[in-house]
Amino acid sequence: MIEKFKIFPEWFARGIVDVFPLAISSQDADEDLSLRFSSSAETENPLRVKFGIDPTGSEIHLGHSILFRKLRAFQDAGHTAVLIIGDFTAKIGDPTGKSKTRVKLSSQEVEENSKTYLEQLGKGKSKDISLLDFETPGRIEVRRNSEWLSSFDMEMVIDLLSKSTVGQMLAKDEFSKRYSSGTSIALHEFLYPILQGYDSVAVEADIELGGVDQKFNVAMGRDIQRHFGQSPQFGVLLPILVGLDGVQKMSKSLGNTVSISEDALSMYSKLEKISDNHVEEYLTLLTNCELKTFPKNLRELQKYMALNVTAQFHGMTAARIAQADAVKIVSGVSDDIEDVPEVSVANITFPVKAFYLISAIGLCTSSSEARRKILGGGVRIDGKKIEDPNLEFIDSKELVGKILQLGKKTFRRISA
RNA sequence: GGGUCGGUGCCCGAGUGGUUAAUGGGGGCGGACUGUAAAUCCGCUGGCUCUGCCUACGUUGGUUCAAAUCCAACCCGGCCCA
Repeated sequence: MIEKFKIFPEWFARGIVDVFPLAISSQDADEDLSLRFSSSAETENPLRVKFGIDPTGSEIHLGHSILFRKLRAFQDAGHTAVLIIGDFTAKIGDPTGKSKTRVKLSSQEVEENSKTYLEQLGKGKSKDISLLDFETPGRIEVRRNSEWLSSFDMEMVIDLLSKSTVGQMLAKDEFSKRYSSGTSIALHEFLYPILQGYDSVAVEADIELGGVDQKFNVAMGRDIQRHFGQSPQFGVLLPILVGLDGVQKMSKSLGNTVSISEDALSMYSKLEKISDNHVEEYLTLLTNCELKTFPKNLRELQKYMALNVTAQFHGMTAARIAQADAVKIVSGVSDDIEDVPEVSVANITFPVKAFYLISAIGLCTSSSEARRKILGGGVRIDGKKIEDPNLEFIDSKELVGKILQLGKKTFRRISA
């Protein structure tokens, strides 16, 4: 644990990068988070911990889960998670980390995304198997920022805008990069941090959680809260998880993610390939495993991490099966893997050529791609390589029960 | 609004009238190797039930036997000026 955070309990301090302001032994509860913690305990008023998500995508991946796990830790410690669905701000698009103006989403897309997010987070499920606790009364509050943002009038907007300066905005890294590199910045993008900041006022946040890249936006919340006479929130920043490539951040658009709704086997097999120097980071951020008991051997550590992360979303039993299956795959024994996703050939007209089958089943995005994969030697049926894309299967009986393999890690058991 | 430069495949970026899905790089995917990976090496990288046929170089029209390449208008962006 980082030295300066050791005044805080372990559940809080684990994995965090920054707390601000961090004024140790101040007399002022607005500057000293530990004071606010203790006054919350005395008065039995839980702290309100804000975390905002923009429903711009549909999948929650492990990178997001870091934040949700921390939010859950707050819930388990008795505080209130205030989950803000940025249904309004999603239509602007957070410029953070973006090298270009984000495409605006339609209300309908936003609505659908919000729904899938909440499902993935565990709405309606037992808290034992979900990321957030939706069960215990008082532990969660789900808000949409259209509640307050959609009724803003121009006067209000101008008032808010007058509190920040162009200099401030241009000091923000993404903006300054885009500005100096000559990429366009649309004016409405400046509004984003301000509106996110106002969210803190609307929900009276005590703490806002965010990735380190959110520092600017979280700090903006403090300014605006002060402007509205509220005690400014504390910022708690968590690291950005590096993606499967081991270099860039985990992000859907970079295709280096592990989604939390993925099946156990693919989750495990992706995780056990994380590069050596990121394994410990994954363990710290994605599990609650006791840090002292980590295996010494690097390969063992990797497996241990993959197992424990997988177990969180699928349970330990399923995770162990996935681990066993992963070993079989690597050693080429693919015919008795237990939890291979099934795929039906019911809608396919026989006879069928191999390349068409593979694309129709959804393993490839196009039939041309399927042809290439076969010609490249990347397709096997029950471990036997298919050489000819035009190989014909006369009847589905030839295939049912067999395992279709694409590349090293994608498997499908064919069902009728 | 004026001037000027520019818009090429997932991304960057060549190409400036003529067999060709369009050089090169990155990324991605597949193969070999390995403790998984990384590194390295090899291959692939528009679509189509494909020995052939479609669609592609901001958009729409035009010139031409022939256009990503020439012309016009429009759209979008950078810079300079207002």
